[in-house]
Amino acid sequence: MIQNLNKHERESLHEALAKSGQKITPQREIVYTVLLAQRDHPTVDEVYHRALETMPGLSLATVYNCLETFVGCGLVRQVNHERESTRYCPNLAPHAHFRDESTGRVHDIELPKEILDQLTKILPANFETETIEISFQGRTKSSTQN
Amino acid sequence: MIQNLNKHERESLHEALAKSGQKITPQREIVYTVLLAQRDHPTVDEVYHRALETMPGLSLATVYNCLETFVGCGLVRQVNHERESTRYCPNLAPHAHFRDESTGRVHDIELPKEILDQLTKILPANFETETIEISFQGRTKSSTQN
DNA sequence: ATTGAGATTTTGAATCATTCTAAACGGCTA
DNA sequence: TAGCCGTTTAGAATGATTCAAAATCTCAAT
Repeated sequence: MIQNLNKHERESLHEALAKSGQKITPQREIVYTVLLAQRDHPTVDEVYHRALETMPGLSLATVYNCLETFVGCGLVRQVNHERESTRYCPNLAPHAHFRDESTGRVHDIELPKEILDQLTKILPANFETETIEISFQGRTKSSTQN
Repeated sequence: MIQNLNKHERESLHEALAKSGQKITPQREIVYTVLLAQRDHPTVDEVYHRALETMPGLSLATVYNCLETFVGCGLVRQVNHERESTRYCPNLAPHAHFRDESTGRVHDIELPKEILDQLTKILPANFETETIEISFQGRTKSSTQN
């Protein structure tokens, strides 16, 4: 039920790992595949259970390890909301997150470059940014349940 | 070492509590006082230890309760960064947070209203925002260690 | 193909912030 | 003075995440 990585996806994975001097393992491929297969910002536990179907015996700690590795080499972003479990997102384009309080779901919101630029401008001169996180919290009015 | 609340501060506290039908207690006054006394985004534990000096015997659970109450009635904002302990901030003006990775300190960054406006505009029509959180992560280059 | 060094995975225990529970307390109204 | 209800307290419980140690795997060099 989970497709394999396509050539391009496999390449990004291998490149990213290689670039930061890490090895390719079946576990890492599967965890990455799970992330790409369903871009719904899963928690570690969700990734774990999805991956188990392909690789029974995979351990939770490994999923933690893999995801940490991916974040470390820039393949994946962490999404934190309040004190909830950390979620993971393979969308590398600059974007914000909107958390729907009624469903708990997280949606990606495209982020125009100009806004990002403006944001970095409000910082005092000696502040050097590495990451910017923008998260909305609210509800979606019925209509299309995106 | 910790000043009492001034008239205006005490009023905001009493008003906010009254408005949401909650009682004024010595614990709440002290916790609020601690927050105002040193606006360095303390964790619950930091608030707890500071408050202990004024009220020995205060319990940690109470500090959790008080802070939750304040957040609930809009007196105080939570500041979350990654998976670290939640921090608390009595600055009610719209602002972003900058977390200095080398010191762990969190700085308030004034947020121009126009940027906030622009941000709400990038949301799909049926998304209703309640809160927006913007957090920067990076380092401050020496000079004045603000 | 084989080997060895070093990275990775695994299991289960440990950590730590936060939440929960139940009992004691406090203040206000009848 | 009694009772009600919100608050505080201490300590236990929870739950996500991290850690430790041993087993296993990957990859470059042979």
